[in-house]
Amino acid sequence: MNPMPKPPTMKDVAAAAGVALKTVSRHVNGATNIDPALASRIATAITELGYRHNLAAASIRPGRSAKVIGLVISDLANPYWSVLARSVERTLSENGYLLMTVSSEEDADRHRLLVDRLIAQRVDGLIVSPPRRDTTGWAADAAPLLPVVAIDRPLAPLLPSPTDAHPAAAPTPTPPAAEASAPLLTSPGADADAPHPTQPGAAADAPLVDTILADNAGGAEAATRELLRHGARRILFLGDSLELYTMRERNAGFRRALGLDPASDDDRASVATAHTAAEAAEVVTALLGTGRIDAVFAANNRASTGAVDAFTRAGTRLPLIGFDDFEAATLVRPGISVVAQDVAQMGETAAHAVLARLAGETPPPTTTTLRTRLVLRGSELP
Amino acid sequence: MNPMPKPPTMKDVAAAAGVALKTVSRHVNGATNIDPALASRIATAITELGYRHNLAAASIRPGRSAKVIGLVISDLANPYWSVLARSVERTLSENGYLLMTVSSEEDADRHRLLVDRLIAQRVDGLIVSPPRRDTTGWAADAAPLLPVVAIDRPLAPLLPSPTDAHPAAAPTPTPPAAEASAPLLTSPGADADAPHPTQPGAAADAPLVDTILADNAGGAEAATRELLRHGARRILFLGDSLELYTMRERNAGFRRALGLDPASDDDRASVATAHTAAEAAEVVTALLGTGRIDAVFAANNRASTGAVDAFTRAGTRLPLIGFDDFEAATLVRPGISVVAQDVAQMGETAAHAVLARLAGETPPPTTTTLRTRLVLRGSELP
DNA sequence: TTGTATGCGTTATCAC
DNA sequence: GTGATAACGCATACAA
Repeated sequence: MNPMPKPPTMKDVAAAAGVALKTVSRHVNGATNIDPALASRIATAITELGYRHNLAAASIRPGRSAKVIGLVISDLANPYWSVLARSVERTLSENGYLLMTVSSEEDADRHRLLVDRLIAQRVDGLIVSPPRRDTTGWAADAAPLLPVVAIDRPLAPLLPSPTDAHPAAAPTPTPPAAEASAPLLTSPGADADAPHPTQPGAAADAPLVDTILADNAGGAEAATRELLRHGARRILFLGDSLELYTMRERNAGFRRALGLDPASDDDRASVATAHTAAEAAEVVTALLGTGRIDAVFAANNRASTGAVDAFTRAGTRLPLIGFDDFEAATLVRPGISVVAQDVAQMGETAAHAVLARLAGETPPPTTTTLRTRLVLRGSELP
Repeated sequence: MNPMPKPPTMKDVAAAAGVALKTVSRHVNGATNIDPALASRIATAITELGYRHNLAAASIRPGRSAKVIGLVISDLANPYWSVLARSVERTLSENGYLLMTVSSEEDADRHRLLVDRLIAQRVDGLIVSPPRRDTTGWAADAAPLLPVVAIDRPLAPLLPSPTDAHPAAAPTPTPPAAEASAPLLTSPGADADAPHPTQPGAAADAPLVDTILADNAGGAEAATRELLRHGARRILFLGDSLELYTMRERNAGFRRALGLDPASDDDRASVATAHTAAEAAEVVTALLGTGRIDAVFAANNRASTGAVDAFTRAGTRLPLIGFDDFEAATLVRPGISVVAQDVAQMGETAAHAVLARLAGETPPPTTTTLRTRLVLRGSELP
């Protein structure tokens, strides 16, 4: 009693049905022109043998593919990414594609490894959130091979200038099949709407990838203006590391609303960095009652929950608006006002972008910026 | 200027390096005994041509596989499932496997379709949460083909034939996979279209699958006892449809704590069904102040947030304990007490179970029941 | 240590 | 409409 015997092949089915291999192939692929008598004999043989079509084998034929897309995000456990992944999955599923999701943990090397693995697996396309310190050149290597779509962040975000002086670039040669010296593709259409600062040492031309972003700066600016409108004067910007593109953008919008020179260091803008909700809560707790701040702009949902937590513990509160909606936002009083982004639409748009490329469309790469929505629930008030 | 030229193969590399195919194959697969001179020539050819190992093609060889596992859950957007999926992904990733996650939306037919698709894709193993009305016999078909692990719920027991109706169920200990004979669960339902013929030879016994569950009944019982201990007498059981295994189990634990006959209809136990948080909030709002209930056991996190929402709106509250921890639980006062289950451990255990089977271990199928933890934060008090 | 020949399961070509 | 046969990209006996 072998627990897992070798599965039957088309050949077995053909033999059992007394037809040729090709006829079975036709039947399996839903060809119309088959003698009904043979068709039913084949069908019988298939069920009797328990035959299963082998898509992996079929996919190695030229022109065929496994109809699988790879999705690289930073952490599937984060609700932001899981909702996005679900949206991608839904859209792809409607079009007959499966999705392979991997979490890069914001680690550039791991990110590179995962991208290479997905390419080795011969996925048809790649939807990728570029990692924090993106120096591996994965995009330049991948883009010539298959459709690549960047989500949430553009490729090659600008690193903080001071640290750029001596980038301890350890060019780890990823084994084996790696290090493909990217043929510098002369990009036909440069995206005008987003002036990407080129990295020192990196290729001057960005790889051909569609990009789907949210209007981080605009959303942050609107939120900050709303706080100002209600009398706030010393707003705390509470967010994650400014190494993250989204954080830089939100901070830029924040400073724009304050009328600050993006490059200056005006003390009207306090900035605090917190990676976890607990850290965010600590920061807020320490500042509460000192009079040094009179409002909080929480630049992601961990910062928001941290701030709310600090307020709840202290039994007092400050005007607050967060970036990204979150479940708890409606459960406290006053409700937490947020800059909401349409995560599901980002996923859907990204999926459609890959599908369009797979369908053969080859327009110049586009950058889509999705609008954000200011949802006021009361927490913006003094 | 072909945007996506045909990728180079091993043959191309071999030709470019002036060696045989086999040698390239060894190099790519990390073989040790290769002439350093040839190895470097191969490496050069690989980078020069931009060669990528094709795992899809390699996987069709006997004994080889793509090292991909399929995960079937109901909805990746639900934090419960996404945390679970992340945990599975992490464990698999550490062992060189990729994960394909699909959402069945609790639809049995869609579930069947997805399982079939994953099998066609030749995944190495399957981790599956059986859908609500599981009548397609997917498990019996899949289990002989590849390792299958059930998570969160056991496989649907063979549908009880009418003669099986012995309502005098002795108070047997719950686990494993036992005693799911919910009072309200009537006939197999409308779709008699697939009475699934038992395989010739294979009897009607359950397929060989490992199963990972949480102690739903035990957790619910502990929570209910805690509410009783603080004086509650008319506790509302607020949850999703009792068609769901977890709901039946939690309800069983709830009734056990109340000392109720599982089959009776004692009015000390009010049961309300709500699928969304909004519905749950409605139910609670309608009951608040009527005196008909004096505490709430929320049987999932949507019910919990709905109840909290209703409390917040009404400006009053009742003792409450929920099943499943949730983000907002610590942000309100009093903090929401919950029965917490270790979702990450469930994912890790499931992943290890498939990996063990793939490694050749063939013990009899086991059912693992993970302990739950009662986390008290204050909301259980009057 | 390296090369040759063959097969994996499927699909495409092109005669019949 | 159907069927032999040749790929597809890779890995493995087996021989050299």
